[in-house]
Amino acid sequence: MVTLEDVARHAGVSLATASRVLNGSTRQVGAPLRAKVELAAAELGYRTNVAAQTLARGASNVIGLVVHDLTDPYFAAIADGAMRVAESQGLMVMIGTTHRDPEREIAYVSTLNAQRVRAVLLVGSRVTDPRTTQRLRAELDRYRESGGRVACVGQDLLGVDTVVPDNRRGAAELARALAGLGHRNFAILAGPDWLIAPRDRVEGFAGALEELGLPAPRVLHGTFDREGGYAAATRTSGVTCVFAVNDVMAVGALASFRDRGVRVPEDVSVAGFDDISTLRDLVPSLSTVRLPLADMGARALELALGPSEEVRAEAVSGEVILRESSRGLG
Amino acid sequence: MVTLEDVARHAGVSLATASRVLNGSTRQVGAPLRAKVELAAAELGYRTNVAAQTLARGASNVIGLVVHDLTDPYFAAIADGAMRVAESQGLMVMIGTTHRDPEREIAYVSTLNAQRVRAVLLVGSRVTDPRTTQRLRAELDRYRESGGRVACVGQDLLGVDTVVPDNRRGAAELARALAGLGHRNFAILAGPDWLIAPRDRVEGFAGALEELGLPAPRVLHGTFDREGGYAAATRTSGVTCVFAVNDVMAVGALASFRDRGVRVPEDVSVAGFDDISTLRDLVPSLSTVRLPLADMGARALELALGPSEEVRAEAVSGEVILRESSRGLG
DNA sequence: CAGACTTTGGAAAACGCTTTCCAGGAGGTT
DNA sequence: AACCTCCTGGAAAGCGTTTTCCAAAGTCTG
Repeated sequence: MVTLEDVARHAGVSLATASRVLNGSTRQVGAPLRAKVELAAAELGYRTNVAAQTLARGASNVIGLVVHDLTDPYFAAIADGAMRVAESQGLMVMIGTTHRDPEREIAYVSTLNAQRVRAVLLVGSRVTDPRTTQRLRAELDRYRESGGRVACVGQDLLGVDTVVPDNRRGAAELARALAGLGHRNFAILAGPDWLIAPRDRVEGFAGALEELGLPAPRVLHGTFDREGGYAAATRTSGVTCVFAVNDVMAVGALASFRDRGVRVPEDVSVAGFDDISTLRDLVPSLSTVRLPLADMGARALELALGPSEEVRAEAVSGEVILRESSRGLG
Repeated sequence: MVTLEDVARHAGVSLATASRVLNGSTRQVGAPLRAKVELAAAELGYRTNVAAQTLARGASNVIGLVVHDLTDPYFAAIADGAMRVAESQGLMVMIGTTHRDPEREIAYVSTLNAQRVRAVLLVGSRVTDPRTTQRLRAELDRYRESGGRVACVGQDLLGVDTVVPDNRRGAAELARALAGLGHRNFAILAGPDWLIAPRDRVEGFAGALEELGLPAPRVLHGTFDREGGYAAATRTSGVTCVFAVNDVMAVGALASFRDRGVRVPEDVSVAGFDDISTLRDLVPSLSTVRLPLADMGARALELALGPSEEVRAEAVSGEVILRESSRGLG
């Protein structure tokens, strides 16, 4: 293993000079020595030892990204946005997937703290249990006390910079749009009730219906994935419009209806949330609420990396998009 | 920032003892001292400095994963498989996305080398240009000389352990299955010709047709994504069956046909490759060749982490799955 | 109960880099 | 010509761990 000292010796200069040449320093090094060092490094095949560098500098060039599930296109899109920012700043990304287990999220923060990453990004809905949130917060505080920066994509519950999708309002606007089509009897394919994002979407949707003086929707809980949507959709008889709290569940619902010979949108309208791009070619195409996922990820990292004078929460609103899966009545 | 020395002092023991208690050592520490150290660490909120640990140990607990594009479900699935293995071994994952730029792939290997990651996984098709491959190989060799382990999911061209999807055979079997349905006139929606995977799929498919004594397929090149499939599909008139070299392109083709009023499968049959799970609910459902993506990622990491006596190439075969998007003629 | 091991704890030398001082020389100013 | 400054290069002190020796104290065995 070639060390900086080897390079220095090979070039006939001091360790300090070699360091200054090879790893960006504010100090100038004369052209002749600089050339010698570069040549020596190339000849020996020198590669910086980042661990040593991190130790000496007291700061790393890595950021941590914690997501629920990388195979869920929602998270993949957000992660992609964040990674583009990271890359543009020359930062590497360390990633952890929790598979929706809050304990793992806490554990990852601890691990990333040990790694002394520059910043950590927590992507995904917070949970309703205040004790879990409290413990996560404590872990984050500890990390921040030692200089770590944190941002979150989700709900503003951690006392850190947060990009907050306006789930309530997006769902409410979707409800109004669907009601505008003439629908009166709704079912909501809700996610688990211990996750805040699906809960907010349910409340936003139901709240808007109430404001409009419409009957309360039937709320059917299920897992936050395709299977959950599939299962919940079997219990929607008598309803003209089904709102799945995310696109992936909506896909499950569509499959369920298809399997049972229920036509969409003739027999029932369906809408989702998120506007996952991989799903844009579904037939019938899915009405949904579009969230600028990649931007959200990018923005969150910018917040984490930016100045830290005050904690910011930036709301991002969704845009209702009606497509073929929903249609007017009569 | 609390250091191990702080903990040792607080507990009234030596640095060595504190280290042995807190970071798995082979050495035993007596129960009373062990308890004191653990208490002190908890009280002070000690968190290991992994950079220092890596430096002292000369080995890190991180692996590097290089993929083309995380938002492509193909790579997300493979990455997920690899990450599960990593997690089960207590390893963190550092991830880099190349967006199909071979230069970036080389650059990432260099960076991951600097990070002294335990192993790097290169996921994705190799390129046809031998010079690029040669340079990547050189970079990998340098990394391996300093103890790094490498595995690849793709083609066995790098002199490292490789999980090789049998693209040729999978495509050939698909061709035979489709021909068995009575099709005679085929078009292939091919990817860019500088990527080996799509090229192999084209050759496998075309080769099988030739063996069967059927007319040569029309080969239409396009980008390796949905848009490429969409565009290429506009030039398939006169053909009864279209093979897109991956599912994502097939989705584009489906959309293209739909937009032009061409019915699938009545007017034309369509098949893809990979069997992306997010796409299983497409209508019409897509005939394809299933690859065990998560397993491939997991297996590759196991190879990289396992003993290194000899370089292994493990072929994984695809399974032809005919669904609604393809049907027999007449 | 002596000698031979086996445990257990601590001192101190790495690990590979950054960065603070220092020193010497070049260039400017009175 | 004497005095300052500015620049460049090097010596050496960290950064926070791990781990190799040593030494002291048990624990066995015959």
